[in-house]
Amino acid sequence: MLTERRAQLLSLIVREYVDSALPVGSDAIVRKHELPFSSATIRNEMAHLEEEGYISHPHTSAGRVPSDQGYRYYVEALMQESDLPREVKRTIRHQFHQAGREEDEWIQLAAAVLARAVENAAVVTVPRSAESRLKRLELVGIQDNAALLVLVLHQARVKQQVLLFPEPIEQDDLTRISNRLNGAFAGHNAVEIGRSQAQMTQLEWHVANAVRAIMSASDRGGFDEAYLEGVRNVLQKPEFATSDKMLTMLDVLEHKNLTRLLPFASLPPEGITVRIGAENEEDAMREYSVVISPYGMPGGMMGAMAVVGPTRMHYPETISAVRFIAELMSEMLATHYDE
Amino acid sequence: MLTERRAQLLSLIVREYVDSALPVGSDAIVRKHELPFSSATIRNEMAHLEEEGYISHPHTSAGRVPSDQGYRYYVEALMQESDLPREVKRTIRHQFHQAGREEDEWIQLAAAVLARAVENAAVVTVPRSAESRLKRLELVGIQDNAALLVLVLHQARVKQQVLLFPEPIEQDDLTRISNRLNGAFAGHNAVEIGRSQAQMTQLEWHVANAVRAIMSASDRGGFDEAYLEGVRNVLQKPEFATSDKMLTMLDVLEHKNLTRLLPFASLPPEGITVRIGAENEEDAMREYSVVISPYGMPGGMMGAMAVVGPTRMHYPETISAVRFIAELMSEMLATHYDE
DNA sequence: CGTTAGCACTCTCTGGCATAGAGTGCTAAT
DNA sequence: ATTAGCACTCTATGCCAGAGAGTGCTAACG
Repeated sequence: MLTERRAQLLSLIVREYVDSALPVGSDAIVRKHELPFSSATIRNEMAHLEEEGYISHPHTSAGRVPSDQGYRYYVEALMQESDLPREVKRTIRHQFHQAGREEDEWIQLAAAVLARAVENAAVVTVPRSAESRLKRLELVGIQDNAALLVLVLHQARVKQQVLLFPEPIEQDDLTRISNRLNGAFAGHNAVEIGRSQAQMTQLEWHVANAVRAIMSASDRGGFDEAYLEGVRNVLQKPEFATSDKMLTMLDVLEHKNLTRLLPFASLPPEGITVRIGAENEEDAMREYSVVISPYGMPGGMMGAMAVVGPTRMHYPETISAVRFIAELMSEMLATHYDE
Repeated sequence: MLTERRAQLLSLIVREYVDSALPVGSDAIVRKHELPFSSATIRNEMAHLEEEGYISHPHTSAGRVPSDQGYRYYVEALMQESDLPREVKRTIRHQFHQAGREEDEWIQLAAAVLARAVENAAVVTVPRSAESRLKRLELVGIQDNAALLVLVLHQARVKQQVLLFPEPIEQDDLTRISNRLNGAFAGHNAVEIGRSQAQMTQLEWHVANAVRAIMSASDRGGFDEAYLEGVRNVLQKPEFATSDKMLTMLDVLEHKNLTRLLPFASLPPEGITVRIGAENEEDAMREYSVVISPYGMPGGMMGAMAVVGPTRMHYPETISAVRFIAELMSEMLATHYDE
């Protein structure tokens, strides 16, 4: 536990450093906040804070910089979560109402809005339901021996795939097959479809198999698809003045890595999770902080959104922005895909 | 017209500079290629080339750098398009055959493969047919007063949208509507659908209108969706050693700008187009070169792919890579979506 | 006449060096 | 417990000199 004064000091250091990106010195902080102590006293306190691991020294004669532990303490005990200004909330809501009907569009919008609000990179995954159930399937011939298989799953997910047949096939036959399979499979999940494949013609079996494959791939997928926005915000920050650092960051934010690097899988089912610097399990993320929240309806469609940036991050503002937009997306999902 | 010797010299300068990114000096080039002239002679020739605008000086005592005009001459008259090595072609083909069935997957793969092959950024747009025609539509109820509208268009495009109704509606009604509309609209394009909306119930009209809107949006869209890969390749190049240059590049490659900045719209219907530096109409692209090719079947599904990088680019290799992958994609489209 | 050797000149890059500025840690006094 | 004072440390900046690469010009050569 920190004494009251040290806690206050730590809070000042964090806020100052987050704003300026410059190591903060004892003298500067005393002057700036007109503290009722001399810089020497502050130096003593800083020495203590450093000993206990909350701040550190880039080099002997530089000011102090918060450590991961310092940020952690700040986030947990010192900061107060600032609600987003009414104005901002209104603007954001407005943008969502203007957005089109397509789900992908919202998601990308959410990422863009979030990135802009927190001036960092934002990732929003496409929401998934825990388990997909078939609502309806459709077979449309597109070539002699090929048809387009369209699956409508619960919660308005649509999947499509081109299906090849060993021999030419008529649209009538396709319709017959889809009718039969609709009857047999409607409302079923992948496992059930896998089980009930007895008593079928070879063609039906072929289609059923494809259906099952698509559905279980979709279930297995987890958070594979995601939208990323605001890379530029991150790369503009002073910590990336050297271009090799930039490249490292770019690697981290490469689309492919993202969903792997972020701890989406091990997320608690609700609430905001903050991972600061080395708290991240992935090596590549050890210098960054992540603020994550799931969104959607527990048991229904669930996605996750995250803000990624340097550990030097405006935690209170970031947390409230993530919270607000996650709630907003949950609402939108609920009103559109309720069932 | 350049004399033979000056042309040869220009070719050497271009190739040397493309490889090294360093201004090339008279002495260096004589030694490296054991030219049967002295460096002084080469200096004279260089002075001429510069006077005529093919090369330029960063500053008085530096070597020469090709100008846009120099690259242009090189591309048109000097270089020989090197076919891709058999090995490479085989590897690429192989990757495509291993890819999944989903069109988006190929496209992203094409971008990734191209980016890797030319060590620059690559953009591949999602192919569109000039005009979409409705093949089949489907209405699936998902809520009391909402249904999912799924359109299957010619050439295996699937579009979906959630449709709200002013009042609760039964699946039976939905089916009836879709049957009637399928009968009326199958094979028609957006304009035709817009014309034949007489004699309909209000609900049918509501759905028909949505269908028309989706289809004409899709027709208007042009090359809106695109996959971008290999940004990192570009940013790694020595011309981006300073981080502000990097940021500029990032801006250029932002998803949203891309399809606007690249001259996809004004592309000839086939063949490779090369835009070098200031030949690009967009200001932001004046320091970059673009190698573009359409792909697909004229009259049918068409897309475009482009390589974007600094003007200092391996033009022959880039051009053949673009050509090869465009052909490959055309083949793949043809075999899968022929009709 | 084309080619070339020679040379003065220009510009960049690098390393060394001194200085200013910010900050620390320690000590002794209040 | 707090503070003034001070020596010390480290970085950043500007300046300068020298090395290196390259140019442009001139005069000479076959």
